[in-house]
Amino acid sequence: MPAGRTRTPRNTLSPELIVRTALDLMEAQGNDAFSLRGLAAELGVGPMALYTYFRNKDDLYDAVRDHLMALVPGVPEDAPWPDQVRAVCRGLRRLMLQHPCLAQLLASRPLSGHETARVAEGLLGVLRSAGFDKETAARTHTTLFTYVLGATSWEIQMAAERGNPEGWRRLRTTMATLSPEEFPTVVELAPELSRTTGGDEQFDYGLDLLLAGLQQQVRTPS
Amino acid sequence: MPAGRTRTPRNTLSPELIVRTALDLMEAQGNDAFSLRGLAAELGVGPMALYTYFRNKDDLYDAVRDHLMALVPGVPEDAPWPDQVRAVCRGLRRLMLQHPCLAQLLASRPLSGHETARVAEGLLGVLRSAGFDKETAARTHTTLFTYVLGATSWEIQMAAERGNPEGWRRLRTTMATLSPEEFPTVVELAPELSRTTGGDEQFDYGLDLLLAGLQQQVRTPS
DNA sequence: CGGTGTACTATACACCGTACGTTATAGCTT
DNA sequence: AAGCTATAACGTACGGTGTATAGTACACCG
Repeated sequence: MPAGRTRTPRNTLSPELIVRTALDLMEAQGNDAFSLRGLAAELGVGPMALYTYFRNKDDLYDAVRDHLMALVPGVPEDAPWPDQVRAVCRGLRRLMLQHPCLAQLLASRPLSGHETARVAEGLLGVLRSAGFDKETAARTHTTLFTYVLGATSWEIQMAAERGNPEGWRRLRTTMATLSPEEFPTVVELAPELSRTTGGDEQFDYGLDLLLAGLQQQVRTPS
Repeated sequence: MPAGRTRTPRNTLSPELIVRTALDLMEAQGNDAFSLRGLAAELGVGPMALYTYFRNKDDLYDAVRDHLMALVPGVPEDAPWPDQVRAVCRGLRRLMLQHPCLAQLLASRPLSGHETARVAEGLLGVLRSAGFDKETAARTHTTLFTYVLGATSWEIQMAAERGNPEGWRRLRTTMATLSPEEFPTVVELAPELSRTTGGDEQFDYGLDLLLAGLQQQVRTPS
């Protein structure tokens, strides 16, 4: 090798660059296929270089999650509180659909980080302003969050399965092998069940049920 | 080696034995630590022996899931439909709490299997008997399922984090570093938020919201 | 100009799931 | 009773994973 040091220059890496590249990879090839080695290769760097910026893989996951949570839109002002709640929930769901890895990142790790707190602050503020007491606001927040997480994660899961031909075939055969005598209702409702697995309409249906229950609770305080 | 062939006899393995042992291991050491190699070792057998009975790890996961779903209690008869719905949802949640691996098995894989269909049949039957049309019954079923899955998975996740000292410390410090100026509501409601992360009360709160919405929908059909 | 901190590399370990080819035995056929 | 075949279980190997540990070369500062 000649005298010219063709080594990669020094500060090629930064937390931001790593997080952005990691996000790109997760979206391009799926969350399961993501690996630190692949990320390092994409960055033209050895796998261990990442450990300068993140303590381990989970630490990186947390950073990616917070990076995404920054994209959740803020609460619209000057709207009735049910519409504000709807907006936040839909915003989070929309983001999860745009970045499917976010669903897994939210579901598999405890919440932390600045942007995640920002979203919670928005929703909690709406509920408190609407007149809910502390306890009810907290309960409602948890309920809404887990609903959005569960419904949207499930939707993404099912959509992925539909894309994968192996999974699609298995789903079909599973349905076909159900005996109409033993499971009459499931067989009868098969088309509806397959139709209602996901979509804005399905999401809003459940969300509206929750909001209807909430509004009724406001009208008749204990 | 003397003439006595001390090889392990032939049919030492069976699908049932494998599934039961797998379940034991998952519960003993956590779902993430579970591996086919560990399972094979526990059974006193080479890793590849399992592939005689299951096509791959996911196939085994499906079998374990269905094995667990068999334990979901049936629908109580002679009760108002909201109570029946409550019973099914609580039964599923209870089982997920008793067997934390079930949460991950349900969330990470599409539904299939005989026992899983049985549970769906029960809930759908209740809804149809209550007078919901096909579409609404299907929508409601999906909503209830995703709520139970989301709420309970989250609860389990959080409980696990509380057990792990590293996670607990991180949660504490995350909360402590939130500036009261930027996130006043989150900081103010910290005790309530921590208290409402899980528990029967929290679960029932959300479930009752959904049921209240449903009953209101019955009273005022579109 | 020499020392020091740090960004990055190299090597290695202990795992993982599973593809492939081999062996030995249980049970049927003759 | 002998032989054949199907298959349960084995052994080996491959390509991957996260990360602990130790080493290296550059940028900066005295």
